[in-house]
Amino acid sequence: MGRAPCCDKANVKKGPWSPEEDAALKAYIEKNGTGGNWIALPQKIGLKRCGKSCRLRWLNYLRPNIKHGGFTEEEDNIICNLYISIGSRWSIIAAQLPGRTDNDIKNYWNTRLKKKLLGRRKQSNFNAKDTNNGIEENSYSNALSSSALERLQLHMQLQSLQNPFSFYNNPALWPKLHPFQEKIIQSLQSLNDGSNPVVQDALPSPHVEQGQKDEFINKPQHDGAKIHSPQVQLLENIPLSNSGVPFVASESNNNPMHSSLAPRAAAVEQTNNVGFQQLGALQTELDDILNNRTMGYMPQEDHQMAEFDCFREINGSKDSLIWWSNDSDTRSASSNSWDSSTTPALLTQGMFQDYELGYNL
DNA sequence: AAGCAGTCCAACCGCCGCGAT
DNA sequence: AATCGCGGCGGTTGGACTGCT
Repeated sequence: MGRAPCCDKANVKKGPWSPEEDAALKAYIEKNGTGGNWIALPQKIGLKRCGKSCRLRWLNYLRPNIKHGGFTEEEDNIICNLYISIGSRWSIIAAQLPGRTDNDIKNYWNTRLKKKLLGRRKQSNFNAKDTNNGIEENSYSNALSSSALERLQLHMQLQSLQNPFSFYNNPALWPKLHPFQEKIIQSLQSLNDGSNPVVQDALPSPHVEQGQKDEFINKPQHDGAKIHSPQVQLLENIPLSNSGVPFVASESNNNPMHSSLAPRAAAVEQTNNVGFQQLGALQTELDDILNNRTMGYMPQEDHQMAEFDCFREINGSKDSLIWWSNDSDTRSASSNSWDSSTTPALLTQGMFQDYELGYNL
């Protein structure tokens, strides 16, 4: 069943706002507030606009203390680091940058920051070597560790956990384990019916109390938005470094995931054998890129598109290159690495957090 | 000066989650 | 429990602007 449109589209004006419309909307909201009903707002004001359009105009342009353009290096860092950590959650990223709107940040990322990051990367030996068929896993690992951007790219794929069809949520895509390991996991799962407190304790549990959760979820963001996703809690629980990058837990002994998924995780880690312990180095290199300390980068602008093509080529070669794995039983080629749903190479401590996150959802 | 391509960004679109009924 | 309406969000679009040939 289709949803009724939020407004009469035939009688609604579209396109750029006139100064008169802006003034009317701004004056009304400053005087009366939104009244908790954006849909009814334009009628009250006498604007031939969709309520959603009014809301957007207010939030992105008319609202007081909005900053446009002129992003600082610090803001660049925060945006990039948060993007690496949580993906395209623009509203959350915007919440960390007072005066910035999600739309602004999204545009800024898409038009400038992404290019700033990707564009400076030399078409490195990673590409030169790995576009050949039959990648040898160790050489892949070496190339990977030499390139913060590829790691950045992979780390972004970690965010695909949010996708219910992702690798992590789809056991069919998981690498084969030793039968004994499978048995252990099955035993744990069968015991996890809530009746066994021991196992229950060992399995992941929400890491905030309900009260705290509600408090956070209802906490208004800078633009009045509410955060719905519990994943935000994870972000909130990740301390930021000076440059804004969330720290990834280096010790996971207290992580309940380890008691329940350790066998599989260990096996998976072994299967893939791709070192990813260098998130710190990633951060350093990211800082270098953002601050134009571009050791090893090609400064020439004419390399930029070639570097984009590098990724396009990698990601577009659906059949010729399974670039993240040599396990033919478990591969699931990604057609878009920014959005890939499969990244077994990333089996790090951080991933355990994401496992946990997945359970918490 | 004209045409073209690339860039930027405001605004739109459609989906989703949540609360109300 | 099911349905509906709204707010919120992220992806995409289209037009204005800019730079190059």
